[in-house]
Amino acid sequence: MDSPKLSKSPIPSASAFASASASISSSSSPVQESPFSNYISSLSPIKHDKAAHVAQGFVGLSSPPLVFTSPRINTLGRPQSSSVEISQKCEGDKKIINESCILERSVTESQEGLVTDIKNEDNKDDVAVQLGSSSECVDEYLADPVETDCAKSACSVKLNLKQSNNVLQSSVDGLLDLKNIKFGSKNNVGREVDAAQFLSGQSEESIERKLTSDEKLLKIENEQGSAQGISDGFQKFESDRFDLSSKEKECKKFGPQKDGRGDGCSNFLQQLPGSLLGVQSYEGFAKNIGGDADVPVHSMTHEASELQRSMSRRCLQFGEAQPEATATCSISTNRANNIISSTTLATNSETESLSSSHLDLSAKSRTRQLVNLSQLAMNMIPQCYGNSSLTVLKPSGIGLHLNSIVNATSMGQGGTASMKLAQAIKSTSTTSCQTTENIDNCSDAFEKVSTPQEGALEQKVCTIAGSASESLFAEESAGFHMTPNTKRKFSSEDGDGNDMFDQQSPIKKRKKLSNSTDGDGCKRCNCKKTKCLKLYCDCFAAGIYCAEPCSCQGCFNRPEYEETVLETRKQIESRNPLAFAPKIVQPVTEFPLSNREDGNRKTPSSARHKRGCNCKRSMCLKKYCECFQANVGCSIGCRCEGCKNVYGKKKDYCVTEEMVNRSGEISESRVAAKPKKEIFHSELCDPYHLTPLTPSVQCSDHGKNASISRLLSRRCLPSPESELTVLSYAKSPRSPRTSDSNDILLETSKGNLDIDSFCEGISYNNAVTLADEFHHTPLPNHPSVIIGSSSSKARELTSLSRVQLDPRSRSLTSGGSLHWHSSPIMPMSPLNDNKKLQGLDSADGGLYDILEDDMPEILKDTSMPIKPVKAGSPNGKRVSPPHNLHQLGSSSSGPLRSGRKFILKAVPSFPPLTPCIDAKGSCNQSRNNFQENRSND
DNA sequence: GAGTTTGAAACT
DNA sequence: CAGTTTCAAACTC
Repeated sequence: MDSPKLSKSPIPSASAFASASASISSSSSPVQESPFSNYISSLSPIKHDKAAHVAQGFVGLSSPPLVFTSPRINTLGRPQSSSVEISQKCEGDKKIINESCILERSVTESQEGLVTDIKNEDNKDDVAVQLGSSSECVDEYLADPVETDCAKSACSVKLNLKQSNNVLQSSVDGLLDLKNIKFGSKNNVGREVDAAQFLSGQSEESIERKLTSDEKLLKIENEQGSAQGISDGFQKFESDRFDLSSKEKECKKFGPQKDGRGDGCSNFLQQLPGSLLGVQSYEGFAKNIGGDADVPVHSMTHEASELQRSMSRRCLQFGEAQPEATATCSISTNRANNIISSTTLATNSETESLSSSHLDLSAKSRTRQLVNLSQLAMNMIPQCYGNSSLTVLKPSGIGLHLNSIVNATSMGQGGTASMKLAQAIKSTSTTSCQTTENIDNCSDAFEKVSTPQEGALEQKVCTIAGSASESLFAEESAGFHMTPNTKRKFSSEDGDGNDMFDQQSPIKKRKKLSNSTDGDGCKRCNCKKTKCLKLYCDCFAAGIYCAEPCSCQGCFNRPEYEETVLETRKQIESRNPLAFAPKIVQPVTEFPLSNREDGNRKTPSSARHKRGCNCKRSMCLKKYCECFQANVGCSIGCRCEGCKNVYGKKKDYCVTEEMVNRSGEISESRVAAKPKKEIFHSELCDPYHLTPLTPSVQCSDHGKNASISRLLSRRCLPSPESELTVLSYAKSPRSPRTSDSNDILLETSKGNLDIDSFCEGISYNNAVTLADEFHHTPLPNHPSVIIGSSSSKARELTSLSRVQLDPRSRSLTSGGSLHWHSSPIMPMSPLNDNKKLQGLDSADGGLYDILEDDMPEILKDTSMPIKPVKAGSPNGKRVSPPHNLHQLGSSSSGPLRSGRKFILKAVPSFPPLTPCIDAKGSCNQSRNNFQENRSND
């Protein structure tokens, strides 16, 4: 808020996308190299690498100044290329290592004040991981905690492998340095020496062994992280496995040697299946570390998780504070740590339940990425006002304001635009509005992406978040760079920015725009009475400041009036938490083709307007219709009359839904049958839609293109910060509704959270994760799960972030692990302690889809009490009570299932430390199912 | 460019 | 919650 320009500048969704894309692009190259990325890629046709990169990129990106400064995770300006650099450096330069050490130090220092030992340890992990990371800029590092994590995971894997093979003395040195830094404070004098002795990549581990019991927990986490990396390596690189095996051997050696605890390690290894050995070995180390072989790893993990939870809380708090100190590296670092911790937390939980399955590991890395993505999304979005935790990631991708859409369309097509935006953002810390404008202007310089033609728009929208980033990715990786001209424009305009537009005559501006949209498609307002402080104003509604092109009068939607804007925004959000959420959501239309008879039914794009239109006379054939304007088809959520939407008629949509339901894919035919009101909950469901104020959001990307959305989805994840977790999930194959809101509004019922609810929540998370990882489904499209539904409840959502803290969170995480990877971030289940998660089935039914498809059957079986709790939709009108998720027919999406199997494999290694939910057997059952599946595999 | 139409947002 | 009013964009001329 107070923060510097960046914070002030509103971030147009488009700009956000651009930034995201830029970040992504920057990071892309490195990620690809990482084993993690490889792993991901192996999993799905979609290149996760990019996703991972994206995430990193997000982290790294300096968040464009949002109109609504919110505590962004990424607020700090960072070198966008950091992620890439990091990845590259991971490859092994000593210099890099040393630098990373330095960075770590700086980070550590910065964190010291804020973070507890645990945090330090986290940092350690990060640091260790990041040994390979480029140190180029501490700021960068700090700026993108998530990236760091990602890089870390990737780097760590690589490093470990390399080191294990023959030790890179240099790497060892780097490790030592890191260790020194880390442990120096702890008085571990001899550790360094020992660490040096451990030349193999395990040096870190050995060091950890020395750590005190307190450190053990942290170490465990680290080990887990390493284990994850290892697991990733396994999955991704068989060759790497080889290295890992050697590494494991080393572990065995070390274990006994150092602490005499080696027994545990060796035993561990022996017991474990080959592929898992690596991971387990690490765990064994953890056990050994304390010298307490007896200490159950899980117990430690629990503690660690708790610590992490505390961390996460801290993080949230930081996040809140952050807005103010956005610029400070320390803060960013803290956030990063927090994020990391959150991820680790999840990881820990997962480890407990599943004992670090490879998938879990991947999930972890993914989680980080997701976090990054979420952060990115947040950046893109207008941001939450004060609470980072609450801030909802608005997935720039799928959930789009109409303005955003417009922008997106232009951007999406080429990715060039997105790049432009991103670069523009990079180049300038100017306000988002400026950025937007720049983008617009830039568009001229660039080859203008084809104007969004109706058909194309949808895809564009979808692509906005994801595709843009990816395209940027590719382009950047390819060496694509903005043209100097473009850069000039950006920079220059950035400089001028706000003032310009203020003084510009509206007429001139208007001329410029001809439409309300700039050439690029950025909308500009022409408000006269509302001061651009109401949702009538497209700029305001989009969370961006009015800019030059605007011809508004008496505009207060400017950086100068940031406070006013924020206050107004808050007020509006208080009325409707989703008021600022993107209007267009892309449903994850992942359903299996087989299910997809309806493929056509929907508009060219599966995207839908979250609330739907209410057209009476325009027949949805004019821009009066928001659906039409967004180039999306009408859906059940629409109350239009005489719909003739060329993108998809509501009727058709409904019919399709019904067909799908009848086909049995959807056990409940609620979609079509439902009263409109119920259907409309879509808004709530939209991940993107969550306003910053709103409880959280997560974000998923709504990509209009499934593929795109998939990509996006990865990128967008529930940010740890966001209290409300919106689960983005790929639309289950079964739900035909992909449309509007795939979002699921989870509303916690005031009653107790049933295990089922937890499971569901987990399942959602998992589903999302799965979708991302396996299906690559457009998370973007996923319906986001919003825990707090109604505005009144939105506040409750704030508590979501605490889910992790919530004792239940563990169960959730464990459950998640069982089911899939619960994203560490996912606060969902935790929603209010007492509340049950209710899946609102949005018109999209995305939630259902997710549940059905992604959810383990167990979860499905669990009957969720669908509490008719109405998620208050911002509109109030459209929120429908959640439907029973369990009822959804389980249509398995192939990919998802595969994902499940994957996870299952991981599970067996450890006894479930914490049953998901003791109360109900559903979780356990699900676990059993997983195990079975695994055994089958 | 002015005026009309339209539907969302805001208000009651 | 429904109905009405206000508003600004979209549209027409």
